Amino acid sequence: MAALPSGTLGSLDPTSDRAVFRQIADQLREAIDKGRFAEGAKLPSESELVEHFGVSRMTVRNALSMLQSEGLVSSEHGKGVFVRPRPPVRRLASDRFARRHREQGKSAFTVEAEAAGSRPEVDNLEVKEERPTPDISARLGAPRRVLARRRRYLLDGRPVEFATSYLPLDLARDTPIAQPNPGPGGIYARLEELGHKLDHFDEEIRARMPSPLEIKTLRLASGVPVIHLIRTAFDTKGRAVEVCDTVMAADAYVLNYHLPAT
Amino acid sequence: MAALPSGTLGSLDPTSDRAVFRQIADQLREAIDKGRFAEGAKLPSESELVEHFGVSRMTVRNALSMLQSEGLVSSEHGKGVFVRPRPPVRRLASDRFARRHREQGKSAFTVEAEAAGSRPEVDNLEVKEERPTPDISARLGAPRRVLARRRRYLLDGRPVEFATSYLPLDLARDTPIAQPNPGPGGIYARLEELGHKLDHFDEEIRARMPSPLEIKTLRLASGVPVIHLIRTAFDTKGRAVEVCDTVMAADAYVLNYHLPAT
DNA sequence: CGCTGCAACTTGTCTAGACGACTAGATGCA
DNA sequence: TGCATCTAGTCGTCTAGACAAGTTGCAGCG
Repeated sequence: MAALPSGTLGSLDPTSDRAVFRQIADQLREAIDKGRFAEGAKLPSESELVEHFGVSRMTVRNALSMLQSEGLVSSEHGKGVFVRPRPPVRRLASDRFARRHREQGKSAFTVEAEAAGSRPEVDNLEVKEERPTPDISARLGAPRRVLARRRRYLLDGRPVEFATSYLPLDLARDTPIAQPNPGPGGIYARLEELGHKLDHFDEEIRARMPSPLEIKTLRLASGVPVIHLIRTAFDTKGRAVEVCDTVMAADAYVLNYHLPAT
Repeated sequence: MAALPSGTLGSLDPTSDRAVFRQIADQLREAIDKGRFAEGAKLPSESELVEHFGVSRMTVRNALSMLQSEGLVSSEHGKGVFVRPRPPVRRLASDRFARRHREQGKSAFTVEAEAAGSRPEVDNLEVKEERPTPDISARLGAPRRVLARRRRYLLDGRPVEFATSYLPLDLARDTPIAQPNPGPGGIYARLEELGHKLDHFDEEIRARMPSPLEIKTLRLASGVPVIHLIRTAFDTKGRAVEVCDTVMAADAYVLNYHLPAT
């Protein structure tokens, strides 16, 4: 067990009211913020911290688990605790559904990812008919049944988002939309071909901690929230023709919106 | 120490690979999801869980701290662990900066909160001149100095958001914008009076776990992320006239955006 | 009646130790 | 050389206990 490089971490203040494990977390947090531990760098091991601060192992682990739920570090069994690197983020522009982006044969996700130098993948493709949940039903104007299209998106092998599109079944049945691959330009291009000229989208954004299923599906580290986006597409007659429910790893996304000042 | 109501929680599977504290967390999570513990209800105490599952207290605490960092429950010293109630959310519409909302004498936040039946407050008002950070500087076209306006917003006594507006100093100095209260319609109304007719806003949205300062300022429970919104306002000449950096308690907000299909 | 203070119960913090499981590098054998 | 094995180091899980500190309700006192 190597000694800690001197000067990296200070010592505890026994007169402080602040709990010992919080003081240790504070010191590690400050060291990370100031760059004394770089992104991806290994923190001192638990036993080194135990020796340095003269506390028991559970106290050190308590401090580390604080940093972990803050998203600052992540631990790897058998290896150590590491400063969590910031993954490259995907920027979503508010014009990403503009018609001009629908010309290509590939999906918007694929085009954009390749332009950014990443390797895109789409998996978990599932297309099926369902009874809508009350929420989806209300957004779509209470259809009895809907077509649900589910998929997961990955960048360079890392899952970043999964999404389900819901369409009223009377609108989508026996059309290319019900096929696994709906063809160039995606389902929005198909909807317009079917006479549903798109007028506008409403997006609803929340952020929260992920459910266990979401942690598994997106392989999320602890301390990473998700962005939950629900988009409803309306045609020029004012009918809601699609609802897309998307859950994104928050550390992989920045959303951009352009608002006219009217 | 009262016995646990029978049937609320099951027992452990000793043959399972899943760690004991995870099994306990799973059972509590399921019970909460299924409504067997209502919002705001008290969970069984640690000693009751210790007795029920026949494990040590640290194992129970480990399970509870999982649920806490998921945002499902929050503990109160001396009282117990409670299912976290969902606070009322504030919806932000994408037209919230439209000129028509600027007519009133009160701020948009105040008007909207009172319409929703809440008691709004604004505090921590601070207006000062500063040297901009590199990021703010780049967004504002590299001014040497900026005017910073900081404030915190509360609903019914609960802090929900704090924000800082940055304006190039040459534009804001010796104007009502540099006053603590900039007058009816806020700084956007003043900017237009000064000849900077607003053209559009760009908003950039991220979600992440809060820093210790943000936890303190917004009095955040653990397991609650923040939404970080950076808005830049542009005038009709294409100049960035304001950058507003906002941090919101994610459990108090839903953001709504309206996107034309162009 | 009102108030104080105690008792019981709650979560918060910390200790000292044990064993398990995973990783990575060194060792030694074929 | 190539591979299997060993070993030291790491984090993961769990125990049994101690004392601190906040909350609540009640008994008893003035």
